[in-house]
Amino acid sequence: MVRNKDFFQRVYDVVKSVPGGRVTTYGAIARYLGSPGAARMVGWAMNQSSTFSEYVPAHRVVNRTGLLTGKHHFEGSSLMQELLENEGAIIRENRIMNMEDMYWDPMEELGL
DNA sequence: AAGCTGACTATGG
DNA sequence: GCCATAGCCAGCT
Repeated sequence: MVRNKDFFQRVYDVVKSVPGGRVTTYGAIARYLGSPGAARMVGWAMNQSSTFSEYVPAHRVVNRTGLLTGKHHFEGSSLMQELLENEGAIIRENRIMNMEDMYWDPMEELGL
């Protein structure tokens, strides 16, 4: 596995590869990067994403249950939910109900 | 340098 | 499906 880039940078690269109308999980990204236990780091990377100049669709990254754990970190109070709903997600109580439909696995889509 | 923290996940009840 | 516990990795204080 190539580790030329920083962990964060690799995370952003994957997140930016997520097509609209699809979502992925922190764990999936971490596993794709070769560190299955670094799911929390992916979240941390998202937190630091604002410090990077490039745009990162962080709203397409949720936890494995489809819960919008990061919505509180967005500017607005419902921005993340609105963005996801706009992409076809059915959200109730900060949780994506049709998450299995939306789910996008970098392992399968980008290849191993 | 040592310990705490967190946008997580897996497992067991 | 929900709650509690433990493991997890890297950055921050």
